[in-house]
Amino acid sequence: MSEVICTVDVVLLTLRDDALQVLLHRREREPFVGTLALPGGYVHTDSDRDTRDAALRVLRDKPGVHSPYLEQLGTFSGPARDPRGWSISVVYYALVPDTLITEAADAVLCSVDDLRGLPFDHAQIVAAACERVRNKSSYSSLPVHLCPAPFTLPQLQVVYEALLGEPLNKVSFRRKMDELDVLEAIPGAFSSGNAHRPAQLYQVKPAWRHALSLSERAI
Amino acid sequence: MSEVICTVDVVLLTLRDDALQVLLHRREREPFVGTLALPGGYVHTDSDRDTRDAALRVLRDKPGVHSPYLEQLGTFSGPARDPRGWSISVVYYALVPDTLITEAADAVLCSVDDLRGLPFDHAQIVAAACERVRNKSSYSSLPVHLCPAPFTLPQLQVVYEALLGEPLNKVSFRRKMDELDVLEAIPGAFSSGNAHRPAQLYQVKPAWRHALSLSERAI
DNA sequence: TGAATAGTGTCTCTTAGACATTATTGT
DNA sequence: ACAATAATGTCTAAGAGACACTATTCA
Repeated sequence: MSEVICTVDVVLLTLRDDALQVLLHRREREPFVGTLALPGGYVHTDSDRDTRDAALRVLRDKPGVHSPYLEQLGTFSGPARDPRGWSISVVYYALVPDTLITEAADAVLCSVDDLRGLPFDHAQIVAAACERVRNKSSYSSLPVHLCPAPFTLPQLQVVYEALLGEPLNKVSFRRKMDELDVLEAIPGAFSSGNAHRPAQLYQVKPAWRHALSLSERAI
Repeated sequence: MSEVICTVDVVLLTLRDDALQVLLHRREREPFVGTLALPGGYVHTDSDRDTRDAALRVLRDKPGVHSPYLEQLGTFSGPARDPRGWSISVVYYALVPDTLITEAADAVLCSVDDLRGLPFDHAQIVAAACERVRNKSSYSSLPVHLCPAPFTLPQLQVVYEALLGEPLNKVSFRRKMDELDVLEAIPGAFSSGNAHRPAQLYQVKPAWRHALSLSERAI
């Protein structure tokens, strides 16, 4: 029984131009040097407290995304997915507002519907992440992490609609947000500058800032 | 950066005496020789096609549970969870009808609410598995995998109620099962032997036998 | 004042739960 | 016939969506 290659990869998702986009990083090492791929790397047993910590480390050098919403997606494994040998990748996905992302030569955003030539099984991983996010969006407050704070309810609704790919009922949407109870109105703060009624500005309640559900804390 | 210990563990759950129970295996090796723990072991890079395959191999020698419902729960990691060193455990959970489980000296069922002295972080892992199962039970057909086929709808409802810990409305339950569309009545087959009206027997539709959702296939 | 969008009240339709009724067995 | 449980019909209450109306801003 030979050694297992242990890596962590991060699917950093954001919403830009009403489309879900993923951050790709130009690889600096073999294999696939110079190719765009998911940011990731080996687990560092000397410094990482766990794989989640490793995922945060992978994101650390990305400007602005110090403490994003981060959740474990799953683990991908097998003998063929990495040319170096039998490998395991523990994959996390992160959600950040697109205002925090600054693209660079070695870090670009790509629409998740237009990914070609991704190495390893990264295309499959991105697809799984999108499915998870879209699925969760239909019944949770997950999409709030894609909205730069502070935001208005109409702005947030646009985000939900972009993710779910369908228009939502305004009254139902607001009722749902109200009962999810994760947002708080910022007293006296309103959007302005438009030729119409200003909208109340909201932010995620502190307790939910980088919230993880209880079940996810365990992992 | 030293090596990562790569293992797979399986939380095999069943329902006995109206309580969720987990299969524990008496360890034959260090560390924790002789202690009851989750069945598991090293990933075999020479024979396992992936970690899911490894989980099936771990279950293979358990009588009767050749092809259970099996889903990835998540990956647990860190320097302290295993005394041998920095380790990763990819955990799967399996659901089987209790009629398939034969206990032995080295394989016993324990109620998930009465687990003491589990080694590693196995108590935490079992708790996460239970939470996942109970959570999914409220909106999916997951619990059908705990019912020995063929079964009646009243029997299945008892299973749901045991998992969810609350009585369910009969009419709503049957409506829900009907729209989930995973069961098929076995023509002419009815429960019998009781001094009351026999109940229609059902089985899981072939397409859903060991069903995984699309998102889970990918992992 | 009018255009544009925010926010809310209310009606209807769908769905979930409560209850009642009928059906079928063994004793 | 009676007890026991299966299965279904129907009424009611709760929730979601559709629509309309009011509110507030800037041009």
